[in-house]
Amino acid sequence: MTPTHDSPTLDLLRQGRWFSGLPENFQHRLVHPGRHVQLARGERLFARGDANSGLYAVLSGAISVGAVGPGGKEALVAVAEAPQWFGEIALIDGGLRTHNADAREASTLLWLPLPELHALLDEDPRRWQAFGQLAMEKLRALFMGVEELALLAAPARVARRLLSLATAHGQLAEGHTRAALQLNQEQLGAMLALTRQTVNLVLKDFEARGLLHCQYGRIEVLDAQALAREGLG
Amino acid sequence: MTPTHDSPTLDLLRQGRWFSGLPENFQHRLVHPGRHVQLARGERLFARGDANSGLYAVLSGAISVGAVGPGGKEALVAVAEAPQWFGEIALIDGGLRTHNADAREASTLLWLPLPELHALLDEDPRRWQAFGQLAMEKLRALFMGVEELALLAAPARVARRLLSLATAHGQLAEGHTRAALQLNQEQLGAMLALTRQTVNLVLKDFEARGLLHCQYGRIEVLDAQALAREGLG
DNA sequence: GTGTGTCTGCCATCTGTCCGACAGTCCTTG
DNA sequence: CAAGGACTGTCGGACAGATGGCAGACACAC
Repeated sequence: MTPTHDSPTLDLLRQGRWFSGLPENFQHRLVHPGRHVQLARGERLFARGDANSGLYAVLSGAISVGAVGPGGKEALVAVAEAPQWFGEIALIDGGLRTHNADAREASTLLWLPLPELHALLDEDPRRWQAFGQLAMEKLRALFMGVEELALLAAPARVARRLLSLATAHGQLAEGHTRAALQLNQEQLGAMLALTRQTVNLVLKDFEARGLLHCQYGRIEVLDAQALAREGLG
Repeated sequence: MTPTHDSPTLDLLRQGRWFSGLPENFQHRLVHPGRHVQLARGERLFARGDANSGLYAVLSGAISVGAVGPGGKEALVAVAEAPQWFGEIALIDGGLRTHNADAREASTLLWLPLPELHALLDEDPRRWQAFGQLAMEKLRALFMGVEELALLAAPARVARRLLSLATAHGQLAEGHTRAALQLNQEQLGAMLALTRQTVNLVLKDFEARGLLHCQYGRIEVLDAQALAREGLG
């Protein structure tokens, strides 16, 4: 078994912190039985309340994870991109899907159906811990998000979230960051409980001060350090 | 092994949904090596960033779980009362404490130190799933909390949170609810990212309409159904 | 008792964010 | 390359909720 380039999928997924920390043999056992799923732009993978269908990893494209609350306002929990995994919550507790998962653009996913997962887990139940750790990454990120939402003013919230997105909530393996974030102001607002207008105001201010560069549906972080300073107050 | 009244601690903990769903033998193995910890009012059990010390269950009293953000504002994540467990996040991912845990009043805890937990887990690694499920209860509750925070106005937030607290976020076994919530308006505000004044305003309105009854440091839910209706919009 | 700290109830004022609207720019698709 | 859709930039009015302040009620220790 050659350690590198045994498969482009493995190489891609190893850029993620969680996956790269798994035993090599487990990595293979996850990827091998996985099936590729193609989604068109706007297509829905699953909805809140759906039965658990298994675990997914994003191989290309972007999946937005969110829900609409009463009143039609939309809350966007996360945008999952290249090496991120999702869907483990329902796996662990056997419950229903917590959120809607929609393809923001044409996307390819690696899908591990439930039977395959349970086979893996029955074979070595210590693997439950690994899935627990995946969920804990989300839980910790969510705790930070709640706190930001509760205690910080709009500019600090925007600054922190942008940095968070650039590092995929610390879920990328060391060294990997995204320079340009593929999202529009409306979606950023939906993550932060702000309106598009407010986001725009903050973004323009940051841009005027050279912290970032706004493009059409795209935000480029120029000065991460200064942005981090904005996120303090 | 007599099924009931083998110990008052077991009986108490079985009122919690998570614990009551565990295999009987696992229940005993959790409670037996547990040590009792006494905390005085205001005493701190652990702080954010502390190393993992193990898992706790509240036997009496109340532990407030929260953190202070930049600017000195305080965010209260939860108040853990009688049969609730906490501290599993650090157990699962081996990381540091996410929050401060302080005794709101004189409290007794059941403490499972890390070595005992790992012994249990090594013995039967399928038990990892159980701890994962405990964490998923929190994760799901947190998702709901974020959404409420993001999409709902103050009165609806207050209504929902009160109901949530009355059922301990669904973490109590079926049938158990708390009629009277032991918290003041400031703390309720800290959970909802509202000021005490706003909470007071909402509470007075609800009280005038007979939905609840405010007392000193105590809120009694009178009409849970009507409160649920308030939480919709 | 009395005293002290905590909690509630309520007020006037101020401000950050929402809301609706519209023009301008940029992408995409036919 | 034209047309239609999506996204950005910006405005002024409206309002929910924050701020700060204070008097009174309650609880507990002495």
